[in-house]
Amino acid sequence: MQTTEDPAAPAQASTAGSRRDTRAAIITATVALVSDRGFSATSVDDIAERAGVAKGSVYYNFGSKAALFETVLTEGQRTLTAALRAAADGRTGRDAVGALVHELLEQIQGHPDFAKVLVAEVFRTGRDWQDSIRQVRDESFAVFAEVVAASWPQRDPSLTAAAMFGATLVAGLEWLAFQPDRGVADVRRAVLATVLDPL
Amino acid sequence: MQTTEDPAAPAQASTAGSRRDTRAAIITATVALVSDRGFSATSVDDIAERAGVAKGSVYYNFGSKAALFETVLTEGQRTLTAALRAAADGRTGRDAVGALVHELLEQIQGHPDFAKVLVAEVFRTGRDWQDSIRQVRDESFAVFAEVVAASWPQRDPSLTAAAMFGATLVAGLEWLAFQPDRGVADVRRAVLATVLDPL
DNA sequence: GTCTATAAATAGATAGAC
DNA sequence: GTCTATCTATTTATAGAC
Repeated sequence: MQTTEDPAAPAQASTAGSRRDTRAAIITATVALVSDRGFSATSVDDIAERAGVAKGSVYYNFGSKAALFETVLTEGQRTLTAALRAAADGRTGRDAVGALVHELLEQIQGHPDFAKVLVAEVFRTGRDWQDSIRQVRDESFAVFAEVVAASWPQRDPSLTAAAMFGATLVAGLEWLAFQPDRGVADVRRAVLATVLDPL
Repeated sequence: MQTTEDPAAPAQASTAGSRRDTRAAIITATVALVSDRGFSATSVDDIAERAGVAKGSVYYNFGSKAALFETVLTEGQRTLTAALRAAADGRTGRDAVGALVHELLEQIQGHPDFAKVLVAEVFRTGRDWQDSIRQVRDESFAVFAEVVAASWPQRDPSLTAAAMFGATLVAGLEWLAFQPDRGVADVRRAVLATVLDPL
């Protein structure tokens, strides 16, 4: 795990060309390709080409294909967990759930590729980066579970958290992948109605 | 697409050895391996070995690796959709939703590997079998959506269906993958409370 | 209809120039 | 620190024996 010494970072892919945003370009390209085709179906050649760098640079910066993917998961997890924690901070009950669903949808909209990777990998157990993906899952679910435990002690925290997270994630991806013309508000309304209001 | 002429079919994997359950053994082995490692990370050699047949038999029976996976998806979809339709049949409102969640959890419990494959592939767009997986999604969501449309016309059918399906699927897989000692009843209670009861 | 052996292509990874 | 060229292993797929 190297340190990132340059805080500039344009971060977009395609022709990183000249500088140290090489790492960022590679990560962006990896998420984009893996979200669409899966990790094993994505070659390091593909990643290098999409990132606008040579294959050797991928190995110089990340060591191996598996290590690269672990970095992708770890960085994505950091962003996601921080956003969820910030959204829930200081809130309880319906207010907290509403904020969490809202923020998770924002994250899905802002990082749709990572969301796809997450849903594709989260329940697999036979892969090298199993521990990394499990950490993403644990920490994300935990934010929901803590809110549930604090506000509705009679409910099962972890299973309820999984249900809420799953409802938001699947509805959010359904929206992005198949109904992209809809607004976020439609999705938020549908999820919150499902999770918060009685039928 | 060949016809299956033998209705006997022990259907279990490992040492199909002697007869025409070769196809069934291959499919079972494929779902098991792919659910754990993903499609591209699973080689035809692995599949043949797990199924107890030679690699040549895989190609003789299915033509290609991609065609084999399409068959897996199509067969799984047929089972899942039929079960959901049967569960919802003649019911409406909360009763129908309860029956659908219950049946979906039963299917996840009965075919956990297919459930994992489904969640891993359902939002990918860059794969050969895109159309097959889209059909699974469409038909499964449709059962939920029809119930919603018929009973709660003010709600968005497709997004609400996605939320309900996602809540059940993710909670169900959370259960099987990480809390297998719990009973189905716990999961059903948690999902139904989340989806049907107000917070 | 299933097997073994092999062909042809592609993958991850490394060496060394710049 | 990034590039090009190459090595080696693995993979999908096929041919032909049984």
